[in-house]
Amino acid sequence: MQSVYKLKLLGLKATMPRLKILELFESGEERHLAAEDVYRSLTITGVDIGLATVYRVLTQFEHAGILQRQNFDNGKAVYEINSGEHHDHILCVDCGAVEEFQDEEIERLQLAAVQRRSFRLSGHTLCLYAHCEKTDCPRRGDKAC
Amino acid sequence: MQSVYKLKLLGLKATMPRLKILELFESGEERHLAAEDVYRSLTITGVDIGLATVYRVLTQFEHAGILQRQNFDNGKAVYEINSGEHHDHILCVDCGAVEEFQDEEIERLQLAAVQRRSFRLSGHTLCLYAHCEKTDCPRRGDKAC
DNA sequence: CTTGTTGCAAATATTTTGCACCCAT
DNA sequence: ATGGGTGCAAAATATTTGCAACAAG
Repeated sequence: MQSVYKLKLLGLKATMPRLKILELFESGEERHLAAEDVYRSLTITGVDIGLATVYRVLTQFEHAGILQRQNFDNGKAVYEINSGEHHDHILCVDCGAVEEFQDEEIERLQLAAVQRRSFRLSGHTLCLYAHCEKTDCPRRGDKAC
Repeated sequence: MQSVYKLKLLGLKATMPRLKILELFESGEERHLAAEDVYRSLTITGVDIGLATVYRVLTQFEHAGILQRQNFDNGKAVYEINSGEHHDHILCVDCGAVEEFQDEEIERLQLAAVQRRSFRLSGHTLCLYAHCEKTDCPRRGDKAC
């Protein structure tokens, strides 16, 4: 479906900033983007947009269910397309690469852990920090870390 | 052991701000404190201390292994005593209460997940968001949320 | 037309840093 | 006495908000 119609179906006016931001995430080039990344990426390609608008649109998209916000330990929030399927993240502490993974068993144990304490689970954040083995990772193969 | 000696053993001068902050965490009244909480708590009890110093001391204590930093999804970092034993957190989304828990099985599955992808695990963050059933929780028993 | 949206600048919130003075060792 | 530690104020960083101009429906 074209981006224009996706927005209209959600009751959002199809404005230029919204279209460009949605297309950026749907292009799939970079799945995890912070507000600043979105702003820079669009500005570079000649799209004139305000940083405040980026923040506003990202928040709207999150509420509309198009995007999901993630808070990794680096101080800035990143957004990714909400595929509907839940997944957690593995983050390389050396190069910042993000990998996604799903683990039914972990999910099940989390639910059990909350229920055992009479809580009702509402959501969760699981981020594994690790060293990756990508060829361009600055500390690849460095067993010392 | 008295706080003064704990600090000296770590090569830290036993200054007033450091002692007061260490004692606050060791009093155990509140396990999870943000910089602002520490500042307010000490100021109220008549301890004259600068907020910048609180931030500096918390960072030093973290590096020294006395404290551990946690980033929940509320934008501010909280610190807790580093007991040596790893644990994860359950956070009530209604009243902010924090509960700690350990789950060997989840830990084991996390390690397996990263190893399966040829990463080397360095650390992780797991925070379960839930509704608690404490008598003073503002939305206790509210099944709608 | 009308209401929601945008860009800009100013405001917030959290944390860090420069610097002159102070104090634990 | 001296080098690290502190308080204050200013800077840095991330995000939000007020407001007048603007544009989608």
